[in-house]
Amino acid sequence: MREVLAKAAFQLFLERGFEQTTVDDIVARAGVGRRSFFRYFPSKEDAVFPDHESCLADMTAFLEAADDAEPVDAVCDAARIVLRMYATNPEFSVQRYRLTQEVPGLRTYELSVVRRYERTMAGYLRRRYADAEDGSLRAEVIAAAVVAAHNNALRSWLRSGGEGDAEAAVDHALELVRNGWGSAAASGDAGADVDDDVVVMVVSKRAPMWRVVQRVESALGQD
Amino acid sequence: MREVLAKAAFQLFLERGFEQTTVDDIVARAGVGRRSFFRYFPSKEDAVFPDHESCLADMTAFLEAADDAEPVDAVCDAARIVLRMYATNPEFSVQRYRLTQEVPGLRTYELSVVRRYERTMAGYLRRRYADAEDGSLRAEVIAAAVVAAHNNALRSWLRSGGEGDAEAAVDHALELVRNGWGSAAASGDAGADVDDDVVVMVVSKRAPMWRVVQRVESALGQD
DNA sequence: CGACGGTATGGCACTCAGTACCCCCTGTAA
DNA sequence: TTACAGGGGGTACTGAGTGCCATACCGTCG
Repeated sequence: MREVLAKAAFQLFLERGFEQTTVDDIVARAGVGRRSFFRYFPSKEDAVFPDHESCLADMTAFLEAADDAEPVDAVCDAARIVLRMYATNPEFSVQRYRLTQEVPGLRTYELSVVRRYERTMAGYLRRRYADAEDGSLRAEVIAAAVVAAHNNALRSWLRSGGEGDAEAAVDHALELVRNGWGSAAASGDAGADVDDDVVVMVVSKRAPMWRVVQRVESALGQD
Repeated sequence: MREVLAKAAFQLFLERGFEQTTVDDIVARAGVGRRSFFRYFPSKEDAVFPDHESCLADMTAFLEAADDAEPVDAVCDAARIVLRMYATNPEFSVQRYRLTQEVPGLRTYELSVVRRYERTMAGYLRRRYADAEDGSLRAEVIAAAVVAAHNNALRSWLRSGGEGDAEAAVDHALELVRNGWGSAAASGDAGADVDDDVVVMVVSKRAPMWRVVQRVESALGQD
């Protein structure tokens, strides 16, 4: 029933536009009562994003089970969950993207949806950084950066009409974020000698940036 | 007139709550016609944020004149413009914050407002990073991080009831962002020797983190 | 002085999203 | 058959937002 309504609604939105379609039009095409529409979708906008509710639940469950992973890695993987949801139905995602772009009301609604993902990630990071200095701040900034990177890659994939490798684009974008804040355990790619006031580092050019930063941070004793 | 309406609206929102106040209530108290309200505010929500329009204009003007500053510094200063707007009327800002927190509709509206600031910053950074690799991605990620840091500091200041130094809190939050992506010219605090595959660095412990990162980045030839 | 055009405001009527309330239909148990 | 419960339908209402027109004010020109 939810599905029937969502399908009817989306068809009409594509045919006449979102604002030109009334809820009465939707229920007429779906062959159900007007009251039933609002039983399944709290608002007209919700019919455009019928799958985000369950995706958010997936992400929440994923993060709850990720208490031993490296925090930034975990939220990056969480972002990939969202990406995969989009990538599962490329045509639908692309059409919805175009629709969302040209309807201001849908753009702001999408914002609130994205915000819930971001808050979920930030909440997870806040728990993981509970003991760290500026934990809450770091959590929110990292969550925002991860979401921004994900959205940048996702949008350019959607703009291209669903061509190309969305996963690779998101991986690349997330890598840039990790270069700023990654804090995985450093491996042998970079080493540091600590003196009183001066640090001497030997770094392989092949070292991932985030590992270098990690080493520099711990060597300098900065946060 | 805008001011009269905004004041009447805000009083009523505090007295009865946002949703319990109709536009008719507002215009009745303001002593004007209902139609006039919508001439000055496109929606009821806009009456809660009467000053963001001009603040956004200020930020836009500021960034247009900042074509020679360091990009990340420029957007951080742009964020401070918003902070100062809040800090100008602490009591009003705090009351509005509490109101916004308990009304979901206002929270999503605020999101769209914040988003416009973020887009303005991202647009500026995109221009400045036009030649850089992944310029658009970097622009959006940095803008998101700056906004998140700013909001984190702003919100904790608002939660405290407007006590304490908001400017200092924001400065501290923005510093954390710069530690991730700052790219100011490196000074003599850190030096690097470049070999074929290995980099040897000598770093003062007093060096600001972002300068070290800058040196590491350029030494490793990573973007 | 009066006619005139532009601008700001008020009033009225309308559409439509969203809600409260009640009804009906259907399936199940006694 | 009645009793009951629950998903769905219908109706009427509130209130935001819009379009259209009337009105009042104000400076200018004849």
